[in-house]
Amino acid sequence: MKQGDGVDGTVGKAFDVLDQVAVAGRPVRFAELLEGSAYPKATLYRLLQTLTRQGMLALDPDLGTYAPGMRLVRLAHVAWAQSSLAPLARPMLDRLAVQTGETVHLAQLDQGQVLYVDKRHAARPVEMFSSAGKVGPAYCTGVGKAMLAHLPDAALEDALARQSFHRFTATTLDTPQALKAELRAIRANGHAYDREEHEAGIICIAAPILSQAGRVLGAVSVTTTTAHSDLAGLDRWAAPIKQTAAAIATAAEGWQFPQP
Amino acid sequence: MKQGDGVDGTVGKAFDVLDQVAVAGRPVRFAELLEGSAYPKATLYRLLQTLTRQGMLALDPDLGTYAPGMRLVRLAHVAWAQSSLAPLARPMLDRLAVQTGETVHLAQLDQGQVLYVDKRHAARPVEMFSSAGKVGPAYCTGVGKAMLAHLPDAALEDALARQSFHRFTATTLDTPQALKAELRAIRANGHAYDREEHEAGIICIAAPILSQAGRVLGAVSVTTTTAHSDLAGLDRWAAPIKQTAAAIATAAEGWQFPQP
DNA sequence: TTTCTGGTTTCATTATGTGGAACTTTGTTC
DNA sequence: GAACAAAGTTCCACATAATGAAACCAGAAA
Repeated sequence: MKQGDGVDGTVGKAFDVLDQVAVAGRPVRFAELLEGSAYPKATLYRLLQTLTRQGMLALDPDLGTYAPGMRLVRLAHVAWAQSSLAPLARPMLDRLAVQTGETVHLAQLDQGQVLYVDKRHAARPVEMFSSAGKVGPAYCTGVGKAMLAHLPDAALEDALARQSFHRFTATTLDTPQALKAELRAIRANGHAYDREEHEAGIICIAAPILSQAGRVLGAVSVTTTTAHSDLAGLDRWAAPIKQTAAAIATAAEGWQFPQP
Repeated sequence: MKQGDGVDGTVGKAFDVLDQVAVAGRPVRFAELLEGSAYPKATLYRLLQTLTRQGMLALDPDLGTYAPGMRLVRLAHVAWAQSSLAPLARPMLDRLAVQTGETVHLAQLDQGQVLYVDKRHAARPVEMFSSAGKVGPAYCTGVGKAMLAHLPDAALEDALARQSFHRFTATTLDTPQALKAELRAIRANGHAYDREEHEAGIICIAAPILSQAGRVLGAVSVTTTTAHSDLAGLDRWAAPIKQTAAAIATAAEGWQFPQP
């Protein structure tokens, strides 16, 4: 297992198990979880029972499989609505989506990964994986690289340490060295490209959302397919996307959660 | 407190606290939580610390306020994607939204409340967590009543016991008796109305999604404003909405999660 | 300074969770 | 349909991890 092993007592273990179920990507049986688990049979059993009773897991009574439960959806709604980026970025994303006519993403950096927190669909629906709550690699996506490029050194090293580089396509930058060179370039001209680095046929341009003080708050991207455009074509969105990012940054900056 | 008091040990307590933060509806300070909490100072403190370290809560370092954390959004994404209703209902909702040109909702019954799991709006195509994950009362919404109407007796009584009836508007049915009479009518003609019972100016028509065996899987609704239409006007969607519900039921019925 | 209020740490006590092993149920094989 | 295997559930002596009263600390207000 990668993290959190044994720390934070019983509660930590419970979340470990929850993650394990989520990470499976499909409903899983007890036995299957057991052989991926750090915990002994009885312990795992009791944890699953508790999580299920609490609504954090859903147990399919027929198949005996566990999946993340709907209570998480309730809680996530509140998390999203109270976060300091996604809710107030909505109008700006709307505008950018209309302006570009392409798919637009808003993402944050979370645990060294890209966490997509909002998206707008193009009129012309692009077939790809994405929506709020989805996570992706940081080192080979436009939003990911845009954010990494503006991280302080220590934070960058920490983020890099969490990556396990995988060569998704021929253009994937799969070494820290190659990535760091790219990050310098991104930092220099203020926006990042995804040159089919994560998925063949999918390209994008992305800009970081930076606070006044230079802290990375998130990133915005405009995505398209190679069938429909190319990198040079995406360049015409460089200015609008930066403007959008700036507008979101401004809105996020002095923002306070509205009182009732 | 309403539920889960003291059960399920430490993990249960942790989730209690998580709920308490979520239910506040805004970022809250330690002291504020303390005086709504069943737990003593030190215990609550440690629980908050653990939840924060785990990413389930986010602590604003400046204000010292807690809010639900982004890890929940990740998990909820998986929960949603693996649920047996929302993901496969998407194309049907799309169609209904286009057909009606109105706002369309998909909901489930969860803990006696209405849990919205998807939504379409004619103008604004896809907005994920802004509406998915939202909860509402069952006794005064179209989807809620549609589902309650088709619950087995025991389940209905259980659901009713969880309601605390509040008179939102002049038309709200705020007694079990009035509600039960309405449920009989709904059962008879297969669809439910919301006659501005939850919010003034908002009306809707809803149909339950029933499995072959008659089990309540969820509900679909078409919503509009009194400024724009009236109940009679909504009636023209009765047939399409029932057809949609049936289509979703069929899709959900023999559905298995796709293997990798 | 003193007095608050809000937040953090300590530590002896005990409740809580642990996990090996035994047991039961379910489903497969001959 | 008996015999076997695999998956799932319960037990219980034991150890760890959670408890919470009280003490402590920091900053704001008087």
